[in-house]
Amino acid sequence: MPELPEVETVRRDLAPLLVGRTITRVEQRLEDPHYQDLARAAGRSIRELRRRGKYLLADLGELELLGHLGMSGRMGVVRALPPELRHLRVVFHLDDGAAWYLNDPRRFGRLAVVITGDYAGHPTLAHMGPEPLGEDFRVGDFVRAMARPRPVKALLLDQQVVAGLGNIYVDEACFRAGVHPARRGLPAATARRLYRVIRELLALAVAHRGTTFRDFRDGQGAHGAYQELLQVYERAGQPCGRCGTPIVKTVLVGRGTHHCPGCQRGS
DNA sequence: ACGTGAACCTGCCGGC
DNA sequence: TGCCGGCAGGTTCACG
Repeated sequence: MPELPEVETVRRDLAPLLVGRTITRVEQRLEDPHYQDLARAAGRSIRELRRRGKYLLADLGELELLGHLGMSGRMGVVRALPPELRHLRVVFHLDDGAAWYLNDPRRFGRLAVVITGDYAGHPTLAHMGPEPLGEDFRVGDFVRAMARPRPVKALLLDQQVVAGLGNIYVDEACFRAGVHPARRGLPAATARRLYRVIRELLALAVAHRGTTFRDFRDGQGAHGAYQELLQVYERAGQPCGRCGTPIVKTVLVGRGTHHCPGCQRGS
C-alpha cells in the first residue's frame, strides 16, 4: 500500500500511538542491508511522525528514523503481535507495552536511523521533489518539467518531479487529465490541467484512506476505500466510465499501464 | 549526465 | 491437483 495517500493514511493512524512514546528495545528479526543502524533508536522518544513523499520520518531528536514500505510493507502498532504476520522483519517495543512492527514479505521496504536530515544514503529522499499537496508544488516548475521529451508516465513516477506518485495514481491522473501516458513534451495548457488533477486526485484519495488491494487491512483493521473510485487501474477490458471504450493495459517504462484509448489521445 | 532495463524478494493467480 | 510462468502498489544499480 505504498503511494502518497496510503503512506499518509498509515502516518495518521500511527502518529497518535507513537508520538510521545519511547522506544525501549529494537528487535530486528532479519539481517538485511535494508535495515540500517536500527539499534540506535533504543532509548529514544518519538517526538513527531512526518511523511515526505512515500517515506515516513519519525523525529527522535538528533536522530531520525526513516521508513519506506516498498511494495509489500505493512506497519502497525499493537498490544500483542498477531501470529499471522508471517514476515515480521522489525519490531520497536514501546514504553507503554505496545509494539510497532514492520511486516514485509518482499523485503523491498527500508528502515534506517540517521542523523536528522542526513539523507546521503537515501538518494530518492535526498532529492525528493515538492509535496503535491503543499505550497512548494509550483505550477510553473511542473509545466517546465513536463515539457521534457520523456513519457509523461516516466516523469510522474520520477520522485524528483513531484513526490509521492506511484503506478496507480499516475495512471489515474493521466486518465483524469485526458493525457496518454506515453505522450512526451506536454504543452503548457495540458501540463497545467495535469497539475490540477494531481492535487485533486491525491486529496480525494487521502480522504478515502487510499487504495487497498485484495483483503489487506492495516494494524487498526481499517482499509482504504479509494479502489472503488479507480477509473483505469486494474480495469483492463472494462468499459471506460466516460466514453465506454474498453480500458487497455500495456507496458510502459517497465510498468503495467492502463489507459482509455477513447479519452487519452496523442501518444 | 541522462535515460532505460534489470535486479532485488516473495506470494498469488491463471493456464496447462 | 500440481507445477510454471508471469505479475505485483518501488527503488537502485549497471549499463548504453
